Amino acid sequence: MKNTETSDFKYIGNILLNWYKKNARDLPFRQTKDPYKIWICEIVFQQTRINQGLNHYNNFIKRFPDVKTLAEAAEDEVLLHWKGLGYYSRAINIHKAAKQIMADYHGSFPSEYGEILKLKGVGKYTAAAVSSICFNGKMPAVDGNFYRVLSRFFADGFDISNSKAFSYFSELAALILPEKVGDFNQAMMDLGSEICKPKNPLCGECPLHENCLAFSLQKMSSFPVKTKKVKAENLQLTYYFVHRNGQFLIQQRKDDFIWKKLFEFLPEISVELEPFVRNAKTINHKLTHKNLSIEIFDVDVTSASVWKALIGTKKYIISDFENFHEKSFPKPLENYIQNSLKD
DNA sequence: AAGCCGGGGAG
DNA sequence: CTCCCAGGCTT
Repeated sequence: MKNTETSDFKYIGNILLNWYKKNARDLPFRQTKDPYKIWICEIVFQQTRINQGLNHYNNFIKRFPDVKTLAEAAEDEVLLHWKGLGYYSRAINIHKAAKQIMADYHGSFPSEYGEILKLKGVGKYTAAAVSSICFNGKMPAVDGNFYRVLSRFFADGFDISNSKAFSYFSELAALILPEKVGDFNQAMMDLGSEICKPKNPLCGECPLHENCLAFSLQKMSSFPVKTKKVKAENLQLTYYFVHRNGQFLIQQRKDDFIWKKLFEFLPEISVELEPFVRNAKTINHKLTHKNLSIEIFDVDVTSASVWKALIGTKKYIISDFENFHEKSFPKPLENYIQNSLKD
């Protein structure tokens, strides 16, 4: 930030606000300032594209229209409404935060940035977004869009994979921050999503292109700089799909590692069940940090007495083909159940 | 400060 | 195939 300190860039923020008035996306959470809804939408769309999360957001708000309803719901049902979205700690934390708001704020959503920041699953970005959009807060909601737009505008090569990137780009954002911070934050999101896209940005339609340094240098694809590459490691999982007469056995995962608190098939079976093992199927599934190879053994328990004894232990949860969608399974397991239905 | 957590769509 | 998305938590 060498050559930017002496210049006044406030007009940039106002250009963005004017652009936003005419080009704001028509999204369901744009028609409200209810901090509950804005909070939910901010969590849903963390690391998630609008088109991917829109149905989840709408279904979530329909089932849990306010903090109290969410706080009083069972965790499994919150997870169910998060099914397929990924990053499941968000669902667990969103439920804990709702309880927090009931206990610590009498069910009234906190209005101060510092208080919002105390909620589980709420970091500096989300606290800034909610406080600015709903309570006239003045903090920039620095996210991936800010990184991209600002690094291009200033042709700034600061590495966004550096852990100091957030504070660095917060200072850059402060240079152009107008009075109406809430609209400004949303304007940056829309510009980054619709115009200043990661690849093939639409600079001809950008309200900032006359002053954008990356554009003047025709180096848009050089920004932002990101040095750290994510590498996925291989991981083998084994499951036994133990079933009889349209019912099958599942258990719930812990809240560590992948797929926190989602349901899964049995990772192992006792020797009495081994005679019923039929065939195995291997599913390859890619996560951001893992390449999964999931081997699933089909175990058709053809003996009524063995099945009855199995159920009697009460160690497992019984699910069935009729309503398996009432529990939250990892995507590859849900697909496996779906395919089993066709057989 | 670095590593980890999903799933999907774009190119 | 690679990249990255309205990030945050844990260690």
